[in-house]
Amino acid sequence: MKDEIKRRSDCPISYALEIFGDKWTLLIIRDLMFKEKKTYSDFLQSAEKISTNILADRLSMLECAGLVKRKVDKEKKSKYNYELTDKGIDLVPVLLEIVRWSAKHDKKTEAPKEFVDRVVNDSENFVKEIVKQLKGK
Amino acid sequence: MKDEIKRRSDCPISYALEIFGDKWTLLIIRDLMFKEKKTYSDFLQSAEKISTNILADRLSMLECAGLVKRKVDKEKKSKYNYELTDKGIDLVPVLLEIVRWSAKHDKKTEAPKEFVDRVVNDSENFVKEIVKQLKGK
DNA sequence: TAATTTCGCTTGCAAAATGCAAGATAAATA
DNA sequence: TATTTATCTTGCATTTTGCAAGCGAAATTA
Repeated sequence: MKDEIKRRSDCPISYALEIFGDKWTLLIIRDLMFKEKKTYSDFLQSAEKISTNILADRLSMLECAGLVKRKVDKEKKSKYNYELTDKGIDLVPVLLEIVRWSAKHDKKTEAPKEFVDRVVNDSENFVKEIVKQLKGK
Repeated sequence: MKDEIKRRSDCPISYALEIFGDKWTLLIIRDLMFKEKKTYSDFLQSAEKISTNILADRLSMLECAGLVKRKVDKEKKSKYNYELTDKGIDLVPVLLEIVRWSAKHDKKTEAPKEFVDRVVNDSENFVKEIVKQLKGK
């Protein structure tokens, strides 16, 4: 799975979409960023029910694109832990703005109120806090 | 084309992906937001070369989802102008953060330097300016 | 030590989405 | 009246997705 990501243009929006322009990739990033999930089976258990082949495909693509790193677990050699790289962590502001937008426009959103409040009223510090927590690993 | 958008969960990230989680939708939003494009043929001409059936599909989906409105042109009745609704305009911060991320991580980015500078150093005012300009139509 | 379970995938196949080229329709222009 | 402009639609081949089953290595249980 070493398919080069094809480039349709050098537009920054297009570049981003070539990496995470699909229905699943940002959910994996979300799980790594906010839900403290880190293994293949963690991701499988999320509410949206990604299928195993898509998950494997996206994880290897994300590694290829440099947003995620796969590491062998220290205690169990048969276990892998995925974590965000700095490039992946740099998506924190993007994800937070998406949460802000959806929380505003989706009546049924389950975005936690205190999370949304911080995004709306204290976004700069909130970003820093999350980044700090992610880097301290 | 009145297909209900299916909901996999009530997660805000997932909600957003159900609307713009694909390779094309945000390019149309980009064209409306930053490039002053507004017609079907404008969108067709963008560098990424969307095909006609996909464009028609996404435009009607975006109308359905309430991000875009289609209006008959005042001078030419055979012409339609698409414009962002308030819900669409609320994506400005999301797109700007994506630009910031891609400009940082894509060596070949063509993101204009002065645009990126403002996103990085004066993002709050920059958002307001763009929003104001989009609403003044 | 043998059997079972966990973990991280891969494979096969049907269904859906995409990409490409051609065509259709209605209004505007020459 | 003939041509061009503008916005799509259709048909079809290719690609991607979704679902279920299977597989191999390591870890756990009996």
